Amino acid sequence: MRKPPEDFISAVLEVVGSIPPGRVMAYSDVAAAIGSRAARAVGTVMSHYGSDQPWWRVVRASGHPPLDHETRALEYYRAEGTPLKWSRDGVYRVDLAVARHRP
DNA sequence: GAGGTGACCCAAG
DNA sequence: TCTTGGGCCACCT
Repeated sequence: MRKPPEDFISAVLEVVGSIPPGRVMAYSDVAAAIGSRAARAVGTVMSHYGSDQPWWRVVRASGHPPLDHETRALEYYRAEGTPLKWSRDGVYRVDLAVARHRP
């Protein structure tokens, strides 16, 4: 049998590219999709190789977007019609209850 | 081969 | 609802 994932990095990019527009997945979900629990490794790898993938479709389990990129991700969410939940302080969060993509 | 780092997760106060 | 502490896994030096 051929090895399922070519590389951890390729597997992550594969899952991220599999997320349809208007939907999002948590780092933990991406790690679980490739048979691993390394949610942190997903974020670390994405920070270096996610530049070629829709990284904004990957958020934390709390619904917060990646740090230092929440403003950039907001533009994509509004363009794709991703459901968001706004707080009183102007802080927004992705509505995982609706936007969470399940494999 | 071993240690440190990180776009994280979960539980408790 | 928000904050703090500890733990897990993969990559880099």
